[in-house]
Amino acid sequence: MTKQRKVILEELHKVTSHPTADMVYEMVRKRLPHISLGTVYRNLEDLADQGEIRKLSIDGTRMRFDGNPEEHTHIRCIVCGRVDDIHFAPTVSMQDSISDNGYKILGHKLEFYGKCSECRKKDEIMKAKEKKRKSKD
Amino acid sequence: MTKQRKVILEELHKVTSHPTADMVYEMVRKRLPHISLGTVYRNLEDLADQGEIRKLSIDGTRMRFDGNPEEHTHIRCIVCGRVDDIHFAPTVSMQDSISDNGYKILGHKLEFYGKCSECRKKDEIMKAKEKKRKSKD
DNA sequence: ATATTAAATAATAATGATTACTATTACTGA
DNA sequence: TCAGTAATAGTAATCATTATTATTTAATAT
Repeated sequence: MTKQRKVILEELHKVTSHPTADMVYEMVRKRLPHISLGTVYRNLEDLADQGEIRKLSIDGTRMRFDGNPEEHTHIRCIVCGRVDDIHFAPTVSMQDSISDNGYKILGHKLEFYGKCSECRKKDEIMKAKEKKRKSKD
Repeated sequence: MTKQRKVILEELHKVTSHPTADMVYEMVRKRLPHISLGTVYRNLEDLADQGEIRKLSIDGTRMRFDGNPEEHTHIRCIVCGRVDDIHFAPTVSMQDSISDNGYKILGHKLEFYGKCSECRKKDEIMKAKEKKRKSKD
């Protein structure tokens, strides 16, 4: 556990925003200005391998990281891309309900998507403006 | 609907392997040897926007594409990376069970992971070899 | 304390997936 | 036929990630 790794883990524990590697780099750089991006990547990888954090592949081309290694569910805004944790208790064990397909099932990833309250608010504002504009014609 | 787009869609409908853009390119190239990779990317994007196909972000850094646009569940092998469709019927509407978080929920992505039968078979073979080797000592 | 070894780092280069750009080609309607 | 539009092929640029390498740090033995 080097100084760098320690700070990376600490910073990741501070937030619930599921940052990308680059975001983690910026966060950590405030405390360790000389840390290199490669070090951030390597430590995030190692921490994920050890089960201390989680790697999430939810927005396509870039990885996101979650300081909470517990299996839990995410919700992503399709407009702004933010990712939040949600509490979701499956009524039956989902994994038990799919057995006879040859796979040995080890876990699952569940992600809901929709519009977050902020983006919905912005939609309202846009609609109001639109209405105003039209009434002027 | 250009010739290129038509062939891309047809080839994607032929398989259940959830190919990457590059794999689609190779598949399509057999029929249209002069198609460019950029055209494949653009059409996959457009087809996904129109809801004809689905973009999947399940293996981290690269996108995969699914000729079946219906909401359904995937299972991925953590060893070889293959992705299969599975039939999964949630007992209650999962989306209804998470409401009061400010999000307007539009859908979900569910992915199970585990080991596919082929990789498990390989494991067995490896174990058998290991045993044999040890008994020789 | 000092030398020795291994591991981790910073800085940089290389890779791989995706996107952007541009000249050319194919289509469409007058 | 011809002008105008849209899509394409080919290529360059970008962005995220991984690999490389010399240097630094930490740990261990002398």
